[in-house]
Amino acid sequence: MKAFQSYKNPSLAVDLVVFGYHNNILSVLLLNRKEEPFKDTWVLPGAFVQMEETFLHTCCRVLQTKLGMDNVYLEQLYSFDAIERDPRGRAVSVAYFALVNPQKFTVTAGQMANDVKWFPVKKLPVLGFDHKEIFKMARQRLQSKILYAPVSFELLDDLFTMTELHELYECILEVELDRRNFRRKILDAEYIVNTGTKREGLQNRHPDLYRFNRKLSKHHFHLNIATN
Amino acid sequence: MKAFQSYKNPSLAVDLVVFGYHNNILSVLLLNRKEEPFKDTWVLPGAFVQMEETFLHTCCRVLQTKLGMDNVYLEQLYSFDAIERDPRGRAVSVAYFALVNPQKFTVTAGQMANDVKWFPVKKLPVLGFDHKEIFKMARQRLQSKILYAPVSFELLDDLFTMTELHELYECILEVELDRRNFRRKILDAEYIVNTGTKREGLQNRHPDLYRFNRKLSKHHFHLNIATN
DNA sequence: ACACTTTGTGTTGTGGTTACACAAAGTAGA
DNA sequence: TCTACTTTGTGTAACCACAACACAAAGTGT
Repeated sequence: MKAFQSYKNPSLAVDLVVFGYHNNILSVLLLNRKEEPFKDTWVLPGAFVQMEETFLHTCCRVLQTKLGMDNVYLEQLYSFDAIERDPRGRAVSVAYFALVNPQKFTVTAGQMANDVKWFPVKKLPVLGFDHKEIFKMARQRLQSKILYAPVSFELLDDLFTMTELHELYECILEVELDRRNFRRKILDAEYIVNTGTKREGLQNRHPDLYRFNRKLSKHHFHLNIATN
Repeated sequence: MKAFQSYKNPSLAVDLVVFGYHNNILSVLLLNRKEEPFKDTWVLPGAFVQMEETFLHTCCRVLQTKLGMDNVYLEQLYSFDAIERDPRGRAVSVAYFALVNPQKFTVTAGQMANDVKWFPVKKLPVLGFDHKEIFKMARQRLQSKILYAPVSFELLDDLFTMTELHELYECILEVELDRRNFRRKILDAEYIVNTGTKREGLQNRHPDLYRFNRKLSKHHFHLNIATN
């Protein structure tokens, strides 16, 4: 058996769709390229996969060095392989998506970028490479995943109110959900636990504070969204 | 802007989980390696991605040259990146799964393999590399996909009876489904069309023959499998 | 004390699913 | 040809989950 040396291989990169949620707005983290190709254009953060690192390792490297983030939810999305997707030559990209609470971090541009910014998913600029396509798939994946897996909490604070969770779902799914039916579904599924404490402050009646139920039974959870 | 030449990249391969269904048995196509590593061990068919080809192209190359197959359903599954997954060196594998009607092809071993054989998913041999893991994920994906997407027909003949379709679902999902309720669900979803013809032959009452409904509305279809 | 907002809880009607029964169509054997 | 048996097609009743509601409780400000 001989190790492979001989063949030339496509470049291998990881690209990240980092979702953040704040003030009823779902946003994506983009970075402005300093160099060609797509100089001064917004793109998804990413990096080439080193010979001795896993995809997840590459993801963390990007998150830490380029974005100053740490310990976030990551999931592999899809691998993109169009021949012409990178003008510099053949390059394959393994896309991941991340869910982040933007409050926990303040993003700053690394050396490679002019700027790093959160963009509401409703107001995206033109993206370089095939990153629009990658983003679209990530958005869809998030929409379907939130219906059957407890990932929404990654976007919120540890403690949150039912209304906050409810608005998050409406924002991501882009539909209206009956407040009271939503509450029952979430509670029945045992996704969350009432902490007994209440949010004190500005508004009217003080709402209960919940937290994610870590010892979650495999109870199948499915939100049936009516197509009104 | 300069083209990238300098960096060394991991090897990039495609591996295929080819599912076939016949006589109430779901099988996977495996091939017996002629060379190290994993000489004389069963593995998933695969090939290295050439510089100028897409993943799908690589898939078709494998299907045609190694297995003598053509025009089959293909879907990207996941990309596997464990550092030590190939003893020859760093190699990333993009896994695809294929759905095939085994009746349409007779598989023969290509030059690279000792043998090619269908194995019932219930009686798999030991697999080389991390192919057991890839297979498991493919199996799960098939199970969930069949519940909301019309992929099952890829495994059957053009014309089929309701009982055949019903048994296929039970086989893949590994649960019992009420015959009559299954019929109604499938028909309501307009997945299939009654051809008006009947299957003549050996048995008792001659069953209606159906075919897949090609002009299928986006009608959401979801089989709720009870967890008995 | 009152109007108003937000939050927590309960109820009712309906549509879809499950769990059945039964008739129709064919085969095989006496 | 009559009967027993198998498979296939169709219908129905009970039930459950969901959607669409009303209403009470807990705050705020005037």
